[in-house]
Amino acid sequence: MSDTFAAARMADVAKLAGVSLASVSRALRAPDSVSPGTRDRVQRAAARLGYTPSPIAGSLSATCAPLVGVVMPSMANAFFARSFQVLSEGLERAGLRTMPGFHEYDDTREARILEAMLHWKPAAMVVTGLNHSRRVLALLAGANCPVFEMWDIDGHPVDSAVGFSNAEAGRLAAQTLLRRGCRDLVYVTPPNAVDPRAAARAGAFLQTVSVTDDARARHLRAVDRTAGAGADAIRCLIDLDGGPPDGIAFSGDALAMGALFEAQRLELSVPERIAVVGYGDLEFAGYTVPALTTLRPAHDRIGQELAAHIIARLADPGRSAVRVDVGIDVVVRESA
Amino acid sequence: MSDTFAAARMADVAKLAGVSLASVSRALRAPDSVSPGTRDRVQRAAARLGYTPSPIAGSLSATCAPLVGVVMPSMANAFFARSFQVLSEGLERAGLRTMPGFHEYDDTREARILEAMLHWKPAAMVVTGLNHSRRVLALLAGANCPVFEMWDIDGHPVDSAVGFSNAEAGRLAAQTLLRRGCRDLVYVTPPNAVDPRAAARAGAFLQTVSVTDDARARHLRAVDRTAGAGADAIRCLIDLDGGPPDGIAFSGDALAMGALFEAQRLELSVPERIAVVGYGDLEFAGYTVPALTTLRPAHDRIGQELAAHIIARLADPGRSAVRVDVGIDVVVRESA
DNA sequence: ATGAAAGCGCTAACAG
DNA sequence: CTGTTAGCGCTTTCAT
Repeated sequence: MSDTFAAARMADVAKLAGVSLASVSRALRAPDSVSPGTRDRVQRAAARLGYTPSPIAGSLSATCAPLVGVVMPSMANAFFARSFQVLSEGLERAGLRTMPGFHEYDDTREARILEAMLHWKPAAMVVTGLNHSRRVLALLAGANCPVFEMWDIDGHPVDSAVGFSNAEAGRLAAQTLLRRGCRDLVYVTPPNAVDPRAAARAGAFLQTVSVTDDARARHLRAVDRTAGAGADAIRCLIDLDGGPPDGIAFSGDALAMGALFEAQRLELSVPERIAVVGYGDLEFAGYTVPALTTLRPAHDRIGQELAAHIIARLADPGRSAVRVDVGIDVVVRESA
Repeated sequence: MSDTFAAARMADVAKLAGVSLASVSRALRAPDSVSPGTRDRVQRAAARLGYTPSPIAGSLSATCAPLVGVVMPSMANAFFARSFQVLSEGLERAGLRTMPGFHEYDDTREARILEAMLHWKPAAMVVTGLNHSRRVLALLAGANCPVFEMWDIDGHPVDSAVGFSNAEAGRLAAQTLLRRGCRDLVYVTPPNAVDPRAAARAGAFLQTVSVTDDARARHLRAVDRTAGAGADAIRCLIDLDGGPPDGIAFSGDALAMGALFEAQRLELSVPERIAVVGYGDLEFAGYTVPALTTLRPAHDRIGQELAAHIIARLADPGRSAVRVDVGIDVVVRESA
């Protein structure tokens, strides 16, 4: 159709509507600041020409661009991937595009990405977690836009935070196992550097068990967060000093799944001999044998709430910072 | 540090280097077009001021922005998520940011997203698959930039394509099953609308079996691509007219995993009674019981090759279109 | 409420 | 090879 792609510009709309450039700009971005007549004529003209303002030109003169920067560790984690999509779709409805960057838990990369993004004058920045390097904090402070930290609320946000408490997740895992009578517990995580939030869950787990009479807990570090590492973990645990534990919590469902498979191979019955709790409630969790008991943070809500709060904040910059806890559920199935 | 965030502008560099604006611009973007002396002074001045050009201002005057639009169906698929990250990281090294959009297999949304992105004057566009609506094709044609189609090479690319042959994947699945003696086969996919590429694999699978003597194949549509749907599929297959098949191929590993679990629950031995082939080689595939035999397209390479070819093309716009087949491996484990 | 005009920071002819 | 001069398309004072 009308795809000559010498797209209509504001001047075309102005001419067709018989008003000045300024009026078009106003009629489109602050309809209440022009007379109803002008507004109508401009909107008609714009519609007729299929006019869409150039985000680039707008960004050059305006204080910020219709863009939200999103800094994440990685896309390997299905939750990050999904919540990013949800966020992205939510913002799109408000005409905001999203600009992602990945740092793989490397502070230097995180800072570099952030710096590059700020040159685009984003309307808002979303970063992952509450712990950031000094450099990142400085950049965030200098950034002239609202900052949203996601996936964690245990700590002091720079501005707003949308996530859940990883400490609570650790506590819930411990309670789930303790409640069914387990007394010799292990929490399995990838190395701290690979996932700081998993480390927070481990800390709370160990702490919770430590204040329980006649129960003890150990921390085992898997090589990474894969099913393979989970299988290794089980092998390693069965010949631990003092015998195998009677309850294991994993910092991720993939790890837990690997453990379940390996337990089956070793004919270690779950949950009778060892109870297993996962984390994440990945799609397959309900279908393993035995079905995996796991924790489910409301990850879907992270993207949704973020989008909603970002949009609200941009509409009213005076709005105060928020701290949204999307919560965590314990999904009890068969493994614990 | 120097984070007053009234960032240095080109004029500052020009003054410090004692040259004109234009020379700074040239020295920075085409160092060979200025004298060594100028180049040096400019680069020194730029470094000293920590100058980074404003991508927004640059984009307004230049023909395109340092941005690559990437249109994907979704992030639910771990492959899309990963290859997007790899692509994104690869482009970042060349100073290109990535701008994603998701359409969930909806043509209208795809067109809308594409249109919105084109307003940003991307240096290149990446879209998923080779089949697009007329509207999308028109937009792509009008877009004044190279177009890369990813994840599929069976068909006629608008410009360049980086992916693999889904038909080959279907064929390989069939051959794997036929070769081990299976003769009554089923291919399980989600509904076509959910994944056109899965439909292509199914087609090739059925075709391959149909030209084999004494073998037959049927097509079963699962409700979606989850493990749950895979479990349902197995239940449905065991009381199919003419008895259960002796070989099943799934269009995704999650489906296959669900099937494996359900088979175990039903005490249907795999691969003795039914051989199972997956698709994707998701991380867990090596750890299921029995370990899943599956197909592995070189998805990692898609992002890498894309980034490399996009960068090369932008460096030399005269470069011709490419068609890169990253290939598929059959990963034989225990289930078939 | 509206218009005129001055940029936003850079690129791209065009002269020299 | 370098500098000058126009814009790129929009937002935003500042008058009116």
